[in-house]
Amino acid sequence: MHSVLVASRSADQRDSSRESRNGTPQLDAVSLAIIQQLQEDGRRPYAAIGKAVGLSEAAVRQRVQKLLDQGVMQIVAVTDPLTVGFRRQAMVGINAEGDVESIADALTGMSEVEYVVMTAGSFDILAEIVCEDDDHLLDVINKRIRALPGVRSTESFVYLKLKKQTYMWGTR
Amino acid sequence: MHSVLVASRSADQRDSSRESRNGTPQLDAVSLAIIQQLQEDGRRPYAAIGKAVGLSEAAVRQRVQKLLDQGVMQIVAVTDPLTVGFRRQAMVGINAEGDVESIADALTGMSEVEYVVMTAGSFDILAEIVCEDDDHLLDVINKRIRALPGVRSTESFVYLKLKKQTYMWGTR
DNA sequence: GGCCACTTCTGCGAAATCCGCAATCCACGC
DNA sequence: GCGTGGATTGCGGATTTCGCAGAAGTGGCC
Repeated sequence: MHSVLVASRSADQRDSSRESRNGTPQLDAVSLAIIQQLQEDGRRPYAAIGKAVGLSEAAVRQRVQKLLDQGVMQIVAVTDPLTVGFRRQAMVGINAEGDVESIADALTGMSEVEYVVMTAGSFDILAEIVCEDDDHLLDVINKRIRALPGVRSTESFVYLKLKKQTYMWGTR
Repeated sequence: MHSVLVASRSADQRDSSRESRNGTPQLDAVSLAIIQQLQEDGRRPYAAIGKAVGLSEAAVRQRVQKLLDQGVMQIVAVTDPLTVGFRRQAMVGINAEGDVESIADALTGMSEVEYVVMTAGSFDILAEIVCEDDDHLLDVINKRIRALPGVRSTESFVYLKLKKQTYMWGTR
């Protein structure tokens, strides 16, 4: 774990965040390095991160807080739901007509829905569902998702086994 | 944030983990409560967690360490890859013949593959791919995934917009 | 250039947290 | 009853977090 960034910090590296046209903050190399550190260990002390990225402890703390406030990242515990008591999971592909985004928003509001993404291809939306049991899953898919206005059809893929789950973007 | 668990801790709650038949550790109510706390904030101090679940700081620390060692959970920073410089993501549905699990294992080994799950339904495997650009994505899907022995066909769903991403199982 | 407003970074002391360890408690089997 | 093993507690000392004031860099403006 050596210091990755020792270059003379100047100009473009100094603005840690700046709004770009689509509203998502622009991240500089140092912030990316900080995120990378926290992707390896979400509890790594600020001083250790600072040593790795070439910043003081206080500066790292300030940047991390900002990244959290901006919603760029979140530091959380992640698990395999199957080991935590949720026995049924499924990915649901949805075909929609009309205002697809409002359907996606409706899905976002459901607590059983973990993940919603709008896609190109033979589905318009993919949504991941986490449920306690089969009845619960059936209920969510048939009664609640299919009932949404604009949903034309759905196709479900029940999870049999989770093989990989990583959060190491940039750590390649 | 009140103390959720003040019941007289005894018998079944005391064994924080025990192997069940499928190899996944069995979690008791206290460990679930700890995980839940860390799903809200991965950096929450052990003492605060202890107060919430009714355990001493040292006990929480020991349990968390064990959960991490066992691989039941990981505490990490998660981001929306699009804001971190990965412009193309896709979910790939795979139809396979023969040893499906070995295909899943091969996918697991690819750094661009974030998520692999074996499913029931019209796909045998779903895999999430995170790439820098279109060329990279095309390369992974056509050259590497389709080249795996046993892969009969694939269908890709390119991500247009990530709408939701949560890690709040049990926090309902 | 000079000045001001704004943001980011640094240094540092106080408070809180983390860490390791020995002692204690409890369920269980003999 | 007694020993064994796992889980929990209590408690110092080392480390980390926190808040803040001052310094440094940036960009706009005259």
